[in-house]
Amino acid sequence: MPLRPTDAEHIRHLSFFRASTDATFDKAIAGGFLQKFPAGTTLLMEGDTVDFLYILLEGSVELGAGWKSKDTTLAILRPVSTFILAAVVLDADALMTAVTLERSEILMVPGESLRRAMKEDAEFCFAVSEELSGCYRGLVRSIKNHKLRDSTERLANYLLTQRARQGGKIEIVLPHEKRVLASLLGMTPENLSRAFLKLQAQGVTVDGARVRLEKVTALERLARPSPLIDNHFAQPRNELGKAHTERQKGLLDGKGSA
Amino acid sequence: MPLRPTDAEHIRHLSFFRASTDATFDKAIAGGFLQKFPAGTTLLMEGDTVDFLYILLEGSVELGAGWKSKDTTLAILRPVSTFILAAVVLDADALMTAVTLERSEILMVPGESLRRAMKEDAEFCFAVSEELSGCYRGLVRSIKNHKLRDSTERLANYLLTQRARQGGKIEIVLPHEKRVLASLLGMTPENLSRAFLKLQAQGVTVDGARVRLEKVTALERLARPSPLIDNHFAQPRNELGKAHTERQKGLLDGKGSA
DNA sequence: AGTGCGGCTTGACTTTTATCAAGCGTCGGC
DNA sequence: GCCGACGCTTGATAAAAGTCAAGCCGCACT
Repeated sequence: MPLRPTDAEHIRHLSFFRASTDATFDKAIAGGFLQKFPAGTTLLMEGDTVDFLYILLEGSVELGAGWKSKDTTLAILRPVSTFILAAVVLDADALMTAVTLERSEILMVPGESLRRAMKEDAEFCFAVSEELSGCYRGLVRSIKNHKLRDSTERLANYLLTQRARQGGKIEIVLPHEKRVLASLLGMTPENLSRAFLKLQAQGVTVDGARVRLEKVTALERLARPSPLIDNHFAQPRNELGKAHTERQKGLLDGKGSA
Repeated sequence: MPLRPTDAEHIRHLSFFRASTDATFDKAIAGGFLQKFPAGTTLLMEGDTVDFLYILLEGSVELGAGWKSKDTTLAILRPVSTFILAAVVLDADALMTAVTLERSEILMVPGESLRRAMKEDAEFCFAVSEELSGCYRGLVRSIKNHKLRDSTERLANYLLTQRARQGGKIEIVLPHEKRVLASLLGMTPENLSRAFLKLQAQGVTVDGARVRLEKVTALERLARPSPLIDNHFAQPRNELGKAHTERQKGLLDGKGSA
């Protein structure tokens, strides 16, 4: 369905649109539309031509990739997040598959509209560049996480990140199925179970999706979270699940507000 | 030293400057200078404040990162490559350490000049966005390479990529020390040696830095190179259309940025 | 209530990767 | 020339991660 004025007004202040003028905004979303998808819908397969920029407004989306009968999860997005922005800017094929994990509401903006708006409005184009840069840095963090830490350390840091995101309480709730989490962390579901067992020594107890962190300092001693890898302070706002406003100057400690 | 007019004229047509007008170019490189560094110079450490965009004109640079006494190589750059572009756009701290591997010539452009030029010239800003997008996609490829393939498969694909880059001859020359290559491929030097042994069955023989690929089809059967992960066709600029085809970034040697 | 499916866990086992410890060869300095 | 450093290789061993198989539990559906 085409975009209703009330939806447009809502979107007007999200993501990089905040930096745009009204005229540029209209140009950028020209031809865009809102769509709802049920859980499990494949929005885009890797290798597909990319015609739209996607902006997740409700629900959640998994970005993944496969090779030789293996599959892995690269990121899990929550609102408000853009995705496949880089492919849109380059008018190139998708490198990732996008699948809804829940019923989701997604704004689809024609790539051509976005590119035209970028080329005509430097302010807006710069805002998109900032978004791209944030996504890029999210990926750098992800690679460091995978190349420098083993699976138990990745889990420990994931738990601490969730703790920070969920308000620092003693108990957190895993936002996804464990099999999805395992894939995101680059391990098998079996090994995720075993990694949770190992973290019992650091005061981690699991009950379904509820995880209690009884000895945070012990967990931190093992996890050694780093502002150069983890991003506890990010809004869940952009492509690869990491920071949008990269505000880490002077942040050395794992505690902070949302 | 300040930039001489002859240097500026040379740089004028490199990277995203190609898309700029003369006025924007002057603005973008205002305050920039050329500098030569010996091998092994640390240009920037992770966590440092980033004041300049770096553009590698000669030599080679390793981008790496460390955690808990471990270190890894994220990319190896060859001319002409920009690096730490994302940090410059966001005016944020570096997430990677940059070290020269050989004597190198590097153009250093004040971040503030670049950002100002981007904000004033949409065409130029879009070209920078394309560069950022290419870097982003290089990292996506890199993560897929690491999460989906084991170390022998990564080596096999690295060899095939080098073969394509070096003209498809039966013999290739490894462009870096094996210990650097091992770090780039996410393995220890010991395991790199053993991985080469395993590939003898696929016709791979090693003599120092010279590697012969006698049975390419057998090697390809094992490596299963994919255009969604590997980027064999990167370097030569496309003559027809899309001058901004993404070039090899981030992943195995090539262009990159932070 | 019963049934079946899917997600999760656990155990035994295999494969992959890292670690530790030699040993070899090359290169540059003395 | 000799020495020592360093990069690379090889072997033995240990740790990490994946695979296969079985079983449990909760949940939806009949």
